[in-house]
Amino acid sequence: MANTPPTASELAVLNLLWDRGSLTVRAVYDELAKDKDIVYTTVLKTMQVMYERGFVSRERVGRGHIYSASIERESTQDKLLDGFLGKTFGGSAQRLVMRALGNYRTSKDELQELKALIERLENEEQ
Amino acid sequence: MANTPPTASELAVLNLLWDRGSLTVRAVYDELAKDKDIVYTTVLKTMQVMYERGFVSRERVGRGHIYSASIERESTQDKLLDGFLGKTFGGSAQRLVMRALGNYRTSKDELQELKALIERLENEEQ
DNA sequence: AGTTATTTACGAGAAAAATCGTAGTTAATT
DNA sequence: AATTAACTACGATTTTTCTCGTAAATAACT
Repeated sequence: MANTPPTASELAVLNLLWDRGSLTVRAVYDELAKDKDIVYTTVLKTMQVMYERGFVSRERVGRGHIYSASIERESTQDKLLDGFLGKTFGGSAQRLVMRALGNYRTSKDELQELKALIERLENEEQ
Repeated sequence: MANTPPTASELAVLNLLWDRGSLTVRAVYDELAKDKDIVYTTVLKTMQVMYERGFVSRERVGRGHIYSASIERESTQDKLLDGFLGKTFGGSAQRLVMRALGNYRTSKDELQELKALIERLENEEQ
């Protein structure tokens, strides 16, 4: 099984499905068209390929389909993160994290949450 | 200027140049060939394209060249991180960081460093 | 000097991803 | 029932990235 992760455009579709549950091609198209010049059948084709790849399931409704994500958001993100980490940061999660925190504004609450996670990690570690 | 960031194979070359300073195509090839079945001219071509793209500079030495990275590691990583963050984590650095910390073993020292950074961020923030 | 090695330049092909157009089907509308 | 509109299927093209082979140049070796 090659089982390569979703591509960038597939991921854009998945993000919508993960956020909103189930959507028609039309709904996905409408959303994507806000940001980008795109043609309806391009989105349709992408989603058809995703269906073949097992990334989404679909259910016939009227003349069309309603699509849902059939892979988990978290495990998908993990897979992509792992690839990115390897290629870009030599696999060092710590370096990635330091950089991300340094470059992006993080709210007090988020920082609190992070500290809590770090505490937890410090303890659970043997 | 499109100025797209380096591709995956280009990044593999850049990582070597950033780590070791300046290298010949041969040296880069030898290194990459350890992990992957690849042909010498493939690496050469990649580095020639990188030269045209302005990612590396080179200096004639004897019959060949010595290549050096001409873009910064940090700013390149930042650019890639930003793209990845947008595509995969909807731009939320905090979610990415939480995930990275949760999934990869991080040493006591690294956790300490992270805590220090968080403290700093908490203070500098207005 | 002549042969062998190594390197470059560069075109071309293969592979992967993204995009679009056309034809046909199904439902809705008049 | 006929026309219109929305949707699907699917091939084909384009774009991007990666890969490789060939020819020529340059240096090293005998």
